[in-house]
Amino acid sequence: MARRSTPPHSADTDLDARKATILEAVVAEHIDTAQPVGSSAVAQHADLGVSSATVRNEMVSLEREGYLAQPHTSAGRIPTDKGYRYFVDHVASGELGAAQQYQLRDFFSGVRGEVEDVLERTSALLAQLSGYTSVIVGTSTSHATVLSVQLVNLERRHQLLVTVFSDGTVLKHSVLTSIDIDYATCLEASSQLNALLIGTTLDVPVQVPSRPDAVSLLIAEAVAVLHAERPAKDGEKVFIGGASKVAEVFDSVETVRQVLSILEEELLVVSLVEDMLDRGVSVAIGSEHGFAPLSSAAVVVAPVHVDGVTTGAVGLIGPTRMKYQEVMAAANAVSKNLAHHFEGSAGGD
Amino acid sequence: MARRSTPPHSADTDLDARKATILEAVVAEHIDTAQPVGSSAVAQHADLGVSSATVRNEMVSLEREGYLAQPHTSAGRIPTDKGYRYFVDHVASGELGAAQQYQLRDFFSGVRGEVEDVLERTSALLAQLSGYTSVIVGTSTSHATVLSVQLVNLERRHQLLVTVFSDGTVLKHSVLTSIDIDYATCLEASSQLNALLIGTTLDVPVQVPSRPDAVSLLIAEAVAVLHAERPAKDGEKVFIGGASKVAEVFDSVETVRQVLSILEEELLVVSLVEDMLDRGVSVAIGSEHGFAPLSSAAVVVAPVHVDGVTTGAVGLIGPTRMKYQEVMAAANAVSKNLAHHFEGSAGGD
DNA sequence: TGTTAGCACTCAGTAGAATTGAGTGCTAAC
DNA sequence: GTTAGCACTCAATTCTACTGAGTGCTAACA
Repeated sequence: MARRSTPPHSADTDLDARKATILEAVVAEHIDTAQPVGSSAVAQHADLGVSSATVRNEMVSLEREGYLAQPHTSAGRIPTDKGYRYFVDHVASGELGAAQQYQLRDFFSGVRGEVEDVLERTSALLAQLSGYTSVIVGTSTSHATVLSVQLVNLERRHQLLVTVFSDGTVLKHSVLTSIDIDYATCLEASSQLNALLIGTTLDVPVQVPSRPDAVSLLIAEAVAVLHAERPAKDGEKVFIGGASKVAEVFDSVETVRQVLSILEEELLVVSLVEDMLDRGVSVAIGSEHGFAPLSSAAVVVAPVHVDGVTTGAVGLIGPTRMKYQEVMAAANAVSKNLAHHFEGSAGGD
Repeated sequence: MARRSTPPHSADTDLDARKATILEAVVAEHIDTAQPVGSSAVAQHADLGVSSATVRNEMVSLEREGYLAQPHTSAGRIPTDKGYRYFVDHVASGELGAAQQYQLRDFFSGVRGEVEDVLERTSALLAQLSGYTSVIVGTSTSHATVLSVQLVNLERRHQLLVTVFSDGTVLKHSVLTSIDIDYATCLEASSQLNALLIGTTLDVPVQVPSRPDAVSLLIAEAVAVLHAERPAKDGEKVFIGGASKVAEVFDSVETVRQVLSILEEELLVVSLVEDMLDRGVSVAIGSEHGFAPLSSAAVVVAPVHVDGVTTGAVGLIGPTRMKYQEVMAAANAVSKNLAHHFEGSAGGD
């Protein structure tokens, strides 16, 4: 379905030069005006020295091949998802505007703070830069190792397990016990947990001594709670920026509702983005991703590679007639800057 | 501006019985139908044995007094913000429906996990129960005391400061140093920090020994980072549920955009809710809260008291013609359940 | 004095007809 | 293969007329 790079002639999908020019003109114009595009507009705008009649003939052919559609007989043409796909695959991805480049550099030169915080603010920035709702996903930390574990005595039967990972993630879990735990027990359990867990990853099971004393009980409980985390995709933090843009860029209220309700479900967003990453797709148009409620939307993602490893992705969501060139440029630029930021400073996400 | 309870006669705002009935009928009907309400509808619906002509006369008077308004001459009346205010102040707050009560009980009987997690899910539940977008705010932890501090060596010049508070909050901060720190130094600093900070609150300054050795430098840096947190309202976590409802309950796309953009700004939400809590107001209609972009919205809040202290609030946002009775009932019920949950189990938020 | 029946009036909303015009497809000539 | 020309289509716009919900006012009534 998805064709990536730009081989000049790949039999199936390719169009002759003139058709391609016409198609591109229609897509560009429609992205710009949101209106159906007529043959004469194309004839004037794109400078192929050809009359509107000729353009019309080509358009009929493009429609037959599924790149264009007509809302009704006496209207111009609008691109189909396939038309957008061609456009995305065959049009240079474009550069970021100077003002935006400056803004980006400015932001990243001054940014400080915790990973979550940086991602949150980056997400807002990306939304502002691109004009669309942005999504930043930090992928699973399942391969980060435990750097430190600590049990803190909150109440007699309520301990807090604080785990620090090598990538800087901190997890907290409540450990509830059926017996009272005193300070000394807590301390001892803490130190044994450290010995037990430091250097391990969460996906490797750990042998817990099953003696019936308080310390062992506490340890067993703590390990159980910590490892229970696994099945639910955790560590995959999602940061959404510019959610209000949804109401700006989609015209139907119903679509706005649907997109918002997708964005509400972190799990859906994560799987959408990760699925695209897995398939090596950077743009999903209309129904190309399997999410029916998003069938009138397009998603652009750019992976974030830190030290050669994909640690997350930035994405943008908009209508299928979104400004692909700018959007892809923005996503790529932000992902590169993010990667650089995390390579430059300490551990990535 | 805002009048709270229901004193039967408070001179200024009160209406005679018939006018009150008519006003209530108009408000109730308009909330139900979203249409202007005519005199005959009121005459039939509300059972004051009086003709539509009489109702009309009263309506003229109610309009003069600012409770009702007419979209145009030949239309019925719709309530003004003042009209809604009267309605809210003088109509019993209503009970939660049986099905919803069951759902609530079911949820809270089975709920487990970290505070943040519980609040997140509660927020989603409240949105679902009420049909409107919900907001849960956990107020500042400035009076929680430090239970434990720990420095973890992430990289040579990058330490992670993990602080656990008596209310179960865990904060993490990066501490970047200009000199390399080894494990022993980190450990020593950790233990001194514990001695220094345990039992203190963040709003009390701490005397840091200013010797030039690595340990002291690290300690000074850590304390500085931790206390720097203060000015920015932190610890006030905001959980938003059912954001997509915004697109359902407001009819103008522009309003949807504005409400969403308010919700994007956690700080705004927090100050809005806290302002209402401070003023002891549970419902803010139209422009009663100072937020211009929300002038066509109403906000309902209910404080969450744990062990006699206000630890947060639950809120709902909808159009001024929202279902106040149900919404207030839902907010109150959820706030009580939350309070009970945190009193029952361990430390609140 | 408060209530009400009656009536003229207002005006958004709807429906239908006429018009416009952007844009098409087709054909015939170049 | 290209294009000028033309008949045709059809959404969108404009106009008119009509409808009817609802009002305000007045005059009569209890």
